[in-house]
Amino acid sequence: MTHVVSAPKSDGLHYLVMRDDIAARIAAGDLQPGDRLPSERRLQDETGLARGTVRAGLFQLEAEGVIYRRDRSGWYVSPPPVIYDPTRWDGFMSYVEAQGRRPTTETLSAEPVTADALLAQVFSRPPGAPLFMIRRRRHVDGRAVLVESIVVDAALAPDLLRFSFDQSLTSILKSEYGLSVARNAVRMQPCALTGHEAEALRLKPGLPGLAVQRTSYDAQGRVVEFDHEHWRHDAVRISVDTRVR
Amino acid sequence: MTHVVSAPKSDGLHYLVMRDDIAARIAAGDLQPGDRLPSERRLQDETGLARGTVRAGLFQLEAEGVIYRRDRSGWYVSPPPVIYDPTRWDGFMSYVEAQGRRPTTETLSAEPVTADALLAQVFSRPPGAPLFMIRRRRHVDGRAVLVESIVVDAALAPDLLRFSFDQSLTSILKSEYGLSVARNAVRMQPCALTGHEAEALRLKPGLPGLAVQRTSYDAQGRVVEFDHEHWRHDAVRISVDTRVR
DNA sequence: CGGACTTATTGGTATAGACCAGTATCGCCG
DNA sequence: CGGCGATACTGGTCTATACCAATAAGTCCG
Repeated sequence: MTHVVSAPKSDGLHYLVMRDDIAARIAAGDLQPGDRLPSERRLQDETGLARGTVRAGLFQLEAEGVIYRRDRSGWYVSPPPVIYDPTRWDGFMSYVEAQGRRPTTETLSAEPVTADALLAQVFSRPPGAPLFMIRRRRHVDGRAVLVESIVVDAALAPDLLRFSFDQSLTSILKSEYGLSVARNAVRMQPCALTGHEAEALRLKPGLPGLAVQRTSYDAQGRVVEFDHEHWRHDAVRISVDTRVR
Repeated sequence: MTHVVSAPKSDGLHYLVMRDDIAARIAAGDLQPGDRLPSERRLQDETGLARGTVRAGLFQLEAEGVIYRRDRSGWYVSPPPVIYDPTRWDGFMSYVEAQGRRPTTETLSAEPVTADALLAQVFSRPPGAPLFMIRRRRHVDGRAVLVESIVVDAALAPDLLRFSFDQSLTSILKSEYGLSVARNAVRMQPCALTGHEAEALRLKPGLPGLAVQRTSYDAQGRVVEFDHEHWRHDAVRISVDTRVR
């Protein structure tokens, strides 16, 4: 985000001083992306603060996306975010690679479902119409960054489940079924990651995230994919470039 | 976001049970948007939990955008978010009104500045070129939801500062200078609101937000506006609808 | 050397108490 | 009735401590 310097800002509040201290160490390069921070108890000793105060400072940095935690393992310096243009969908794998990062995909489930009221409306089908739902987890450099669930119309892509979804779904739809995307409707909302999503990303529930809902249409206006993505907030930066209509 | 039900999810963790309890009261309509929650100490008595645990639950709901706080006044149920399409820029005032909400704008400052390296690049001008910077705070139904700082090329809009910016800047640029927007480049990133922004929104530093950077071009490709917006995360939902290129 | 078990370490949750600094309210006074 | 000041209340910060659960490291054994 062409980022501007954040002012030093030590109000005298202990947890903010602590925050600034760690942030400075990271900015100075003493701590590199992926490095582990000293343990909370060590920071406690170093600073003379109570552990709760130390944690308050760490939570600040976490909210800012500067550090993240691995449950009961430690706090780590965040790697830079991936840049993502949801309107310019050429596939997770290719754009992550284009940024010099290592993408991987895991299929969590792939199964036939029937349209509920919402899905029926999205796909312009009667309730109960056959659909496929695919849930995947995607990683960058080995860190889980998003979970998604994609719904595809079974009528447009019969027998879809015989494929492996660890590769690009978009290219399967294109090469095997002649479906290509002409228009996307995207909705995004900062959210908290809870329940399934937090679990799948191995995050503490309640951590901030970004919810992205994408509906992809082909040239005939048919819905090709209906996709819900939940990103960890520190892993992604959205970039959209469009003409005004 | 066509929202799905969130599972009840009481793990037995006290602060999550507490979270679910309040969430249920809100979902049931016992607590309406804008209502004040019982005080932390009252919740403490009601639930028998320690105050820290009560607060942990409240922080969860805050991260989810369900409630928000007014410093030392109390916790309140969040009003629904505003839907915002940054590529479809017809002005804050009009689209907020179109959603049946009451928008207001406050000008925090409006002054001439000179281009630093970044701005020089954005505007394709030499460093030191004259620009105008306008900082505004915008409200929905009386609640401050975003601060923005807009930079405009002084060469394209001479004497801009004689206008009042409590109304639409877009329409000033159009009617007074014949500048209209043909293309937007938008970048968005979940962020933490700190320093100036948190202060301007009267928020505790570190609360989640959404940073939006918009560069608007006219038909000749000249930069009309360069805009940084910082939204409180619970106040906005992004919606983008575009053709694939 | 490889695998299984034990142990130390780490973050996660929870309690109880204290004091501070703004906010809101109420009652007094002019 | 209107303005002002005292006061109760509210969230904000901070300390200290305790125990739990998952991870990571170290050790022992086959």
